[in-house]
Amino acid sequence: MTRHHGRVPELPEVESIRRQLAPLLTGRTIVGVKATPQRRFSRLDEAAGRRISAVNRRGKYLLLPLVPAPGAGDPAGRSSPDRELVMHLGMTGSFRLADPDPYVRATFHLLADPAGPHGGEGAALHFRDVRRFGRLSVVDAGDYSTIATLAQLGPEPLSEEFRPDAFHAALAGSRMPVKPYLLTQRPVAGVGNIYADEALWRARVNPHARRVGRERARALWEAIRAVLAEAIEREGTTFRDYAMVNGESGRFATFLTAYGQAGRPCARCGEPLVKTVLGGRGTTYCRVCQRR
DNA sequence: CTAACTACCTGAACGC
DNA sequence: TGCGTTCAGGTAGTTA
Repeated sequence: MTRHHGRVPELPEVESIRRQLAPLLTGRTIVGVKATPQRRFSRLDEAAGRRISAVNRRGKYLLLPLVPAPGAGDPAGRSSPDRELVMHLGMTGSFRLADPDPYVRATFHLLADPAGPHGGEGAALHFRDVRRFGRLSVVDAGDYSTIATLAQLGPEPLSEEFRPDAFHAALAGSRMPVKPYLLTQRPVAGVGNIYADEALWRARVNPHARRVGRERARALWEAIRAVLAEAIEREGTTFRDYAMVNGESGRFATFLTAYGQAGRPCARCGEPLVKTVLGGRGTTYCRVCQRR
């Protein structure tokens, strides 16, 4: 599976993972789950005996609808999902199909796939997570009431549901500084610390701003869409062609203009970017371009 | 209800 | 070299 160069998975990374997992998991039946006891795992046993009917994404969450598999007393099986596997990668979560190591926290054993490339050989999906911030939950299909952030998740940034006027209204209705508010996932889904800094820089919005006017909100709306779309595109394309320098790809280093660039000159005005702590999170921005 | 604060978790980086 | 301390950060739970 994809390595993430030490980056925390945000929407583009999760979408990249979704695209890799979808052809591997869709239609496969989970026969068993083995997981280390963790407070962020719940009801995983209910995934057993169910078939993955899709691999979807909302924000940074992966959503796998689960359909009861035909059993002894249920020969026909049902076609609609009655459960859903909700997965969040946290800080360090990733998936792999082979080579489990001590950091694998959960393994989903899959029924042999007769149509698969290995002629029906059984397989397993391993969830690896060094820091254990990831979350794996089986819920009643469509019922996210136990996952507050998902239940209140804002619109998908690259969908038609994400509208500049509603986004402006959301920003106007919050008394929080704009960056921490973005990180709540409520005004828009999937923006984390990295792309928040990037989008705010692009839109010239100060991360501390508690009031964002219509024009600036519109610019931020556009910047969020642009930076996420560009990141998704890069995840899916030139990945392997870049020389790896100290664990990061060259494309990654050149792509980001704010995050991780503290002390380096702003690409627009040359002023050294500053790093502060806002809402408990490292925040890099330009004091000149991103005036209050 | 909103917003602010803290806990969770562990390897890496840093200081002496 | 080795050990102790600090940092990173998404989310959830608690408190005001």
